[in-house]
Amino acid sequence: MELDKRREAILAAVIHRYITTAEPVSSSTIAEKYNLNLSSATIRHEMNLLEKSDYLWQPHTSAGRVPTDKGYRFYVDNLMKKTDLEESKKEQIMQIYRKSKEFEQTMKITSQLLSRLTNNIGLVLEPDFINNSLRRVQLTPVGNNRILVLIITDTGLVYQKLINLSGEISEDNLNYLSNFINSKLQEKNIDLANLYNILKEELKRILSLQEQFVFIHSLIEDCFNYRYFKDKVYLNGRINLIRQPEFRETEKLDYLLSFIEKENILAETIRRCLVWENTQVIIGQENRPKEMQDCSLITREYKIKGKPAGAIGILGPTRMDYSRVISIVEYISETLSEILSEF
Amino acid sequence: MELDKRREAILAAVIHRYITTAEPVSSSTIAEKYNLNLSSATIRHEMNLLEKSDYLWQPHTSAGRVPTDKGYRFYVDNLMKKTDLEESKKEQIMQIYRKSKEFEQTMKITSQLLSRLTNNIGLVLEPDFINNSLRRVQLTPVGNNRILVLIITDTGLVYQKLINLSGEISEDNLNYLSNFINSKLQEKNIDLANLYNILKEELKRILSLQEQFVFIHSLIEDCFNYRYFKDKVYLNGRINLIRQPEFRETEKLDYLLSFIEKENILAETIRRCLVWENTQVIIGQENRPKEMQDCSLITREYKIKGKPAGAIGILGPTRMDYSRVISIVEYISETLSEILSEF
DNA sequence: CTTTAGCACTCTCCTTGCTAGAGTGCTAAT
DNA sequence: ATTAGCACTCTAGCAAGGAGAGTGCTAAAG
Repeated sequence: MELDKRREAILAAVIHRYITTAEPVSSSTIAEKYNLNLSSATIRHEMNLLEKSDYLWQPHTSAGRVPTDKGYRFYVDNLMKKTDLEESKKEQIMQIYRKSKEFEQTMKITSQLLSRLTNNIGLVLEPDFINNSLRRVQLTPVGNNRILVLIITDTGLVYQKLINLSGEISEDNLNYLSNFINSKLQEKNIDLANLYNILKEELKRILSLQEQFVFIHSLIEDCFNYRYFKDKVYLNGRINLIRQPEFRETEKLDYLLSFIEKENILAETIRRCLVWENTQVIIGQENRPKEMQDCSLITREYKIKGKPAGAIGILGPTRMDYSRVISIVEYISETLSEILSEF
Repeated sequence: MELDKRREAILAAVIHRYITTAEPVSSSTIAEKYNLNLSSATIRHEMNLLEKSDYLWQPHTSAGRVPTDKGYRFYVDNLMKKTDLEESKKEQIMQIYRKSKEFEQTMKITSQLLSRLTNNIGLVLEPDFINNSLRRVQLTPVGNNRILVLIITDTGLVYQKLINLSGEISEDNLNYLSNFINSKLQEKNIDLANLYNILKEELKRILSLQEQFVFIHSLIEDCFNYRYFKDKVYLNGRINLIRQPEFRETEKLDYLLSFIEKENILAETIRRCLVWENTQVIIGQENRPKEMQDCSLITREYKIKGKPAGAIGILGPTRMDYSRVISIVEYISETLSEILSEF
């Protein structure tokens, strides 16, 4: 697993070259374009050894070398120098964010930024509702026994859910409930699970038995039971991948894209690899879902007022400019955290 | 422009065959597979004439024939027999719809259904807000001088908008405003433009001059001015197109997909071709945007409680099963209208 | 006059064989 | 330890040729 400096330099050069040209890299290119002061023969020799230890491979005998997953892994862990995003790019990003005052649009913009800046697929996971404390709940009748429930969290996020009751409820009762909930919420910060219990108790107290049957089921179970809250993933830039030579064959792309359309599975996949305040890089075969094993996934959490909220990421072929992509993901996660905290 | 019965039958056969195989159709295939009781030579003769009048064309001299846009147009207008969707499919669609109780999800499901059933791109335009009468407005404080405005229409749709005020407003004032608006709304059905004026007057009456400055700008202009409401298009199944042989070259696909990502232009394009209670078929070059001129667009309005609301459509290569696609679009538009009316 | 069999013709697609070039691994000399 | 030199391997590209698909035209048959 240990490589001497020279071999490392050659590996880095091969990866750098392959990332930019997408074509197998020959020993002579390295000798010419990278100032290693070595002849192509020496480089050839070293490349041969790198191949023997699985950092590189050859598509065929008379072709140049291509990095393996292991090669990329070593590069990311040991060789890559972290770059900072140029100030002008940072400014551009800020400008685009400034246009949006709305939560949903901010999410959308984020996924767009991620995909455009990296030419890969941009991913944004909505803030995880469960972790939040609640600030306010509002029940509004919408007609035909339907109620619009607004849940406003401490972090300023607004969730809405429209529910159908199987029976009637008076507007007075609804107001009473709203007020009851809000006064409870003001006493101390309460999360969804708490609210679920408190509300259930209160409904039992104030409602008749039949009424209980109607409301405890449709209002409480459908709405305040956290299991209801589904994963939402903002996806952008699927099309970018058809420009990548690794997806020249459309079946491959089809295979990947069909997979990532499954929102909940994708969200779970992303969540699984998150590490607090760390950018995660999952390369090729390291990905659990076999559909993603030709790709690398870069993820990072974002925060709202210091608390973990959701995650962003990018997905693209293993041949990607890791250094740049990581710096983009990190800057965007930081910026998004700031912006959502101000909301 | 007139064709005799036999020539029509041959044109129909060629189109039918081409739709299913995606390959140029030869005279002998027609002679063999379609019971026209004609030799391939005769069919060849007729095809030649069809080509001379631009209903068909040949990719090269020794290839079969392919329908032109004009050919498809004639087919759709004169030859195609309308089919009804099979009952089992209808039942499937209903079942999928039944799962969704929410507006946004219903929109999403609709675009999914359209794309899956036709293997093309499914399009759904959100109901047009402007045409609706209002039933109820609710102003909820969300903290940090932010107000969540809910607008509920007669047709039961809920629109929300979060606005930032540049100054403070008391919860009492907010409640007063909500009540004021709602009492006005109960008097008679009022649309957005009316509300805008009434509200402006009332704010002028109850607020001090500085307060007016703050609210009339941020509350009224940002929220009740209908220009705010942007087009939202639910798009689904972009990936389907890569399976179509006409998009084998990825640049073509890229070209089209980049275009349709422009939500407002796409919405405008769709709206432009709507005709009340009619399914519109726009074939190839008939499309205004040049990016869509290899495609056909099928659109139809849906209604909420009998009133025109939004539109659905599908977009795919000109080689599509028009009869089937139209029946799908029509059934889904009908079903969607019913479902949204019940909401 | 309409239909059709027959045939020459055209064009694509596939195969084959060949060459040039890229890039390698190995060996022997430095 | 490094490198020049060379034989070797594999691909990409091109040309030539043949098979096959499908046509348009002509002339004969209905």
